[in-house]
Amino acid sequence: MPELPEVETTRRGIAPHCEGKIVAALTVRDARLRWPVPADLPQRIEGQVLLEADRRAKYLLLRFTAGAVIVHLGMSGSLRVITDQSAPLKHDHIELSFTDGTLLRFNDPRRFGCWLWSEQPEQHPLLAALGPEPLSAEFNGPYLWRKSRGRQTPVKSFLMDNHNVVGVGNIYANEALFKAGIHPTRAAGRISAARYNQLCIHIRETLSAAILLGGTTLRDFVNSDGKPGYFAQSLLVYGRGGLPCTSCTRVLREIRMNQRTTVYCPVCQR
DNA sequence: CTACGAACCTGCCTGC
DNA sequence: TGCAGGCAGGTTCGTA
Repeated sequence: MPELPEVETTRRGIAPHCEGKIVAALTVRDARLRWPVPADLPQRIEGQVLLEADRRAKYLLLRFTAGAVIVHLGMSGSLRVITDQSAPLKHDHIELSFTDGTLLRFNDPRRFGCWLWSEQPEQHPLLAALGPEPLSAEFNGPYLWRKSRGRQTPVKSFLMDNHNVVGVGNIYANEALFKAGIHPTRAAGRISAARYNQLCIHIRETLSAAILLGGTTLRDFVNSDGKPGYFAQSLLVYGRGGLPCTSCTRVLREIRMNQRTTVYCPVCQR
């Protein structure tokens, strides 16, 4: 479920429900996530004001005076605002309640997500080495071009490497490369500055459009199981291997790169 | 330093 | 209907 647009959608969904509120309790039903949930996490935040629900890359940062809870949704995680008194479902591993009765539930079947504590989250090993945000001014064509010089690695792998730019997951790497007309296996170091300018624009546009779509279904999303029905229609290549290219009608090709499904048009992408 | 595969998990879909 | 196999939106880690 979570690529950057959905993490941002989640952040926007929960922020108005929890910012400025006092944590009543953090209940950990299953601490076996990507890394064990620290046993002292509840005592660190109970009674404290959640100042801000922030985001860095695909990490949600629940900021408190003394530090922040670093939350990652992994492959299958979701964070929902619970408005009724429903009982926890299967895989509802963590529950964050506030003194006004607001309830956040973290559900993660595959348990690839994490809940960690850091007094200085920006310096945390998971965040310290991350590349720029794709929607920031720092991320631009010249940056990508410079960063990729001498790199033999396929451009798709290069884009999905968090050291270079964060938040470009498998779906959006496929989509942006198609829109930019760049073949996913092309060596990152052998792409011109002009084409990186185009690629950068398409990465931004694709992510921004998806965030906007997420926004339109915000209320549903927070209460949903995270199924991205609203993405499907705007996807040009992802999930369309074997179907005709929307631009030239040639059959889209599907290959595997780094164990991830990669779809491209053999005519439009070079 | 780079590059690639394995690993962490459960659920769901396909095909026999 | 059952079961094995493959695949899934992420990321780290070990090995070459």
